[in-house]
Amino acid sequence: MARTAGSHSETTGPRVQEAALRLFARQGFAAVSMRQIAAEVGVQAGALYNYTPDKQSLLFDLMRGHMDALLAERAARGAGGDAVSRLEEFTRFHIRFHLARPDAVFVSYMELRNLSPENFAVIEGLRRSYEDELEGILRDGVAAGQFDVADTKIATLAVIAMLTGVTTWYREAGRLSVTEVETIYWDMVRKAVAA
Amino acid sequence: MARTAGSHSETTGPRVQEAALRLFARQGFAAVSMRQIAAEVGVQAGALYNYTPDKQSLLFDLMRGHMDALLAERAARGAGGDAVSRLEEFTRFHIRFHLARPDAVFVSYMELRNLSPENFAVIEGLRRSYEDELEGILRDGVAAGQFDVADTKIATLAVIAMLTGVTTWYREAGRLSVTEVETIYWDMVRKAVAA
DNA sequence: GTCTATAAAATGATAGAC
DNA sequence: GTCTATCATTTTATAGAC
Repeated sequence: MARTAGSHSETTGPRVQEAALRLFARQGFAAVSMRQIAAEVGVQAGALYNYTPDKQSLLFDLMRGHMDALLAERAARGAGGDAVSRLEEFTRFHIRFHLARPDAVFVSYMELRNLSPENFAVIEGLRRSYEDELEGILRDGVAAGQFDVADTKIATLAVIAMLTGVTTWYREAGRLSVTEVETIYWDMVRKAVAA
Repeated sequence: MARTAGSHSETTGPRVQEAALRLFARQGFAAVSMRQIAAEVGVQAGALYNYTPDKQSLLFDLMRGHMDALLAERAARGAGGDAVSRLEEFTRFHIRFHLARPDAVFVSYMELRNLSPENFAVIEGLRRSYEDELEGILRDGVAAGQFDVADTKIATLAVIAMLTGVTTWYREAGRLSVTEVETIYWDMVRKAVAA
């Protein structure tokens, strides 16, 4: 299929997103210029506006894409089993998912304040619904006498903070595999909420 | 003591730091302009350069001040007692200290990548020495058979991530006092590392 | 779809008057 | 110590040629 010279819409769009994600993660949204993103992609700055109406939308689309992927993967998993096994599955999933996309995690946690108020509300809602799943597991476990936590909401946030923290130190070239890291954190989570 | 009209060096300096801290915490270092800081203080932009050689130094001084205060408070406390009581004291201290200065915590954790390489190395060193105290407590507890963790370094980072996460949700007007929050988190930390 | 060129505004930092 | 004025860049975003 012949194509007009200089036309690369099928590849440039994703490349803009990838370049923006990588640069936002390393330098922060506000510190990255559209020219810098364009240079990374290999086009001129003006060409970026074929793929995003503005810089804010670029950030929002990255964050929404990340949250959508997170929730889609959760929805694809059965919620069967007792609270303990569901908590283990959630813990291992959270670590595996987050370690697989460190740039998206970094941007999603650090750039919330650079979202417009409307965009912030959307991302905040998605984040909340992810937390709600974990809180549901903890609540069920407390009701079943398997867990003992003073406050399920605080325990939810404490567990997520602990698990997400893994992204600040884990390196692929390090001494531990992802599965080993999952096991170490699951051991701490299990004990922290145990009855 | 008479003073030249327009001279306020005794009050302006601290006010520049306070304004910069507040604005950096809310909008991020890169998104805040020197003019914005000046407006918050009530002076013109040029006057800021009587108090800082440049914007980078303003950020570094805020972060170093925060880390120095953190380490100074730790040094002022005795390290006596067994590992369990030392861990409880560390946990309660960490929460209390961090909840008392949310802006400085936010800036210190979010703006590391906006530090020059030399400045980053300094802050990183200070942060490391804070973590080392916690790791020492965990190691002592493991040696005494009071704690059981698979990896003291990972447990250190996991505990700190969990505790620091409190700053993302705690509000002074909320239903829990700082002491109640300390107790809830101490309960989770204690169990997470228990033998 | 990409380019060049440019508009319009904002930025960090400095000079010199007071 | 603060002001006004300004420099030299850089910024986001758009217009129009190809």
